[in-house]
Amino acid sequence: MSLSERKKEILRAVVELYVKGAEPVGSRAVVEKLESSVSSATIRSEMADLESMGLLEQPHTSAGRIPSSNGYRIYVNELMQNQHISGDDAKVIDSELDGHLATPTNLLDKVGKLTSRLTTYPAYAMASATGIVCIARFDLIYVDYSTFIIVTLLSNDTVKNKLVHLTTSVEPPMLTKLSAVLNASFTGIPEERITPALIAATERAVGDTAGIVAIIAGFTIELLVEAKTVGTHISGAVNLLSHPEFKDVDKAQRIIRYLTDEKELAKLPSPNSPGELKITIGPENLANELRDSSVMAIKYDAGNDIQGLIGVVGPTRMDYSKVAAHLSYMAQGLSWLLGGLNSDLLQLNPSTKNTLGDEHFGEE
Amino acid sequence: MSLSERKKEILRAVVELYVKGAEPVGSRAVVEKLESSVSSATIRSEMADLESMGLLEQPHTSAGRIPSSNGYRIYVNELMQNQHISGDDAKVIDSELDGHLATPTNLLDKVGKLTSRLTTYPAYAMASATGIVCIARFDLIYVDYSTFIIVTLLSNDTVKNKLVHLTTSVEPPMLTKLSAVLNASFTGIPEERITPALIAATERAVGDTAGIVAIIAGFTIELLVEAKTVGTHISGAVNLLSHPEFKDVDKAQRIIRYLTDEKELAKLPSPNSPGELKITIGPENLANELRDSSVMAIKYDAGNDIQGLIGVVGPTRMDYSKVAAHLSYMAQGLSWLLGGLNSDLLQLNPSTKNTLGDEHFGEE
DNA sequence: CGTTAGCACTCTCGAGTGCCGAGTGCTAAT
DNA sequence: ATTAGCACTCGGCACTCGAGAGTGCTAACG
Repeated sequence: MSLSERKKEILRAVVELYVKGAEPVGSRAVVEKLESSVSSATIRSEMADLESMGLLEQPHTSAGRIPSSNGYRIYVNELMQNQHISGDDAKVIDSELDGHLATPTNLLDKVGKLTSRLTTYPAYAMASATGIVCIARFDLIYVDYSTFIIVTLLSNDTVKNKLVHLTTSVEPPMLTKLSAVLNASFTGIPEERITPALIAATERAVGDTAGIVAIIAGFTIELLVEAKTVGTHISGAVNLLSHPEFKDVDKAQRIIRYLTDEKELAKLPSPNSPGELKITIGPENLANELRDSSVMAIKYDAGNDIQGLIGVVGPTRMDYSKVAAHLSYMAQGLSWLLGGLNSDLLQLNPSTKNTLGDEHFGEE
Repeated sequence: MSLSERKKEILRAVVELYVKGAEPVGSRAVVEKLESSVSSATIRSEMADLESMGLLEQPHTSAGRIPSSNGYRIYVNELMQNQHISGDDAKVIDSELDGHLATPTNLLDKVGKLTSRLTTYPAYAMASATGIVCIARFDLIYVDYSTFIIVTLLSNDTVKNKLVHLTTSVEPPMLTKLSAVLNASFTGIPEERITPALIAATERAVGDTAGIVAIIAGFTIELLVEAKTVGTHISGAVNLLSHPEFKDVDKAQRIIRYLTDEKELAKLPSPNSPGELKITIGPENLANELRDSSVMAIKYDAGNDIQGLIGVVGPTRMDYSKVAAHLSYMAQGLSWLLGGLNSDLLQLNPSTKNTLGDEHFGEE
């Protein structure tokens, strides 16, 4: 069932006019747009064909046509032409991303806000660890007789710490001994292997009766679990309200509520590999709430075994081409910034690599 | 211009009926509500008086009355009776707050979400440091020839760290020396006193030519500035949409955009002292966007020289009494949890006080 | 004098109606 | 295959009208 060239042109015209104007597109409008020499009657019969093929639909008998979700699908797969983002937008993105490299969490947030602002649709940004994270190194810092600090270096080059107040007292030699043992037995292993048995054995080895090892182990497990965790964040949900399909407050509310629920957000479509752009149109979405919305998402490599994701949610009448351009540009910029460039970064900014323990991907 | 008892009762009735029903209140409805033996005609003339006093208004000639902002003000100041929150809500709050003590950032977030959910209005939560924060202690941990970790304990009992990669190399003895000097000269002083002169002097004292001191100083300043920073967060903005005064999408959008802007949010009314509940009604708000909305906010003591704030934004037809009850309960719970109880906490949870370096008030 | 019943009046809201225009599908001619 | 012409459909808009809610005023009453 391949489409004639002319039908393709017409479908493209309908999609683009509808995306732009949010109103059913009539045959006249198509004629004008195509600047073709055929008359509106011809277009009408072509459009009737397209409708019977399930690519267009009529809201009511005497209205123009709008694309069906299949129509959008064809458009996205075959007809959409690569658009480049405007120079202005590129400048905005470059400068926003370039500013401070900031911290991963802030970056995630910033990327979401920026995408949302530029596309005028809500955007979500996530990051997730690939591969396993383990502890690379422990240090215990004695503060006073009942207080010490745990400092851990993770295998993905972030540092985490915790201040511990004890009800019992602890001496520096004990901490030294403890840290030696921890470095020997808790490092380099995944979270699942920090078992009660291991904890008990370690307690015996250092003669800990105050439960200090248990505290440290608990903290360690928490860290490692957290490091694997997926962080999700939505920005600019309010943007939905400016699109006519959401002029009905209840409808808007339902979908915004849906998008604000982190659990649901995590289930949104996600591309398989970095660089891939995934587009999910209307009923292709698993979630009922998104039955007449579309989702576009792209993955990027954020370095340190972390993959980032930026996505956009909008009505099916979304400007797929523009959003695709934005997402690609953004993902490319981020990969460049975070992924390939880790080592070079150190040269640009000769002394520090920002792995401030207090920010990390995976935090809400 | 004191009101007769009966006028007060009528004003109260009008406010409460209007809050409940969102429709102008007629004299009949007031009669029913008051179960008073006077007739609707009497109420009518009383209401006419109240209108001429500027406490009620009529949307149009033949409608009932709605409270004016002055009317709400009188209601809030004099007529509102202390309401207790429902047992169910109390249970929800208790259990949510009790769960894990979690981390300050998460707690802030959770408090906002919870308040928003229970009140059905958008809520904002902030925290700000009172008093000055300084560094209490430095530790430098040697990792390898070009890498070390800075660990700092702040005067407010939080720990921060940073992993530093150098392009030059560094030896453990140098780090030891450095940390001794830092502990001598950089601790106990506010951020303003970490001057270029101090940095230069320290560099000379330890013979640092690689700019290590400068890195550490930069990090320290960043930390201290950040520790003073006010963090703000809004939750449940979407809740606005369920109230009839925001059935107009544009209006809703304007105010949500306003509330989503952190700079604006920081300017929202704030009570002066912990425990105080501040109510700002309609035109009392400085911001134009809030001219027909009301804001209620309460402060609480979050311990460690930190003050927290929870606030709620809604239409002027807000359920002041219910929200007041919720905010008070919440603030009380939080003060109890974070403020007064710091030391007792250690007994409940005998060994740890959660000051995970990677979470802190003041982060967005 | 405060209160009240009665009444005329005002104004909103929703239902009902008719018209306009955009757009279609069909047919017959090219 | 394309096109002009035409009858037809249907949503949207303006308009009207009546119902209903609520008011203010007045005159009567205790």
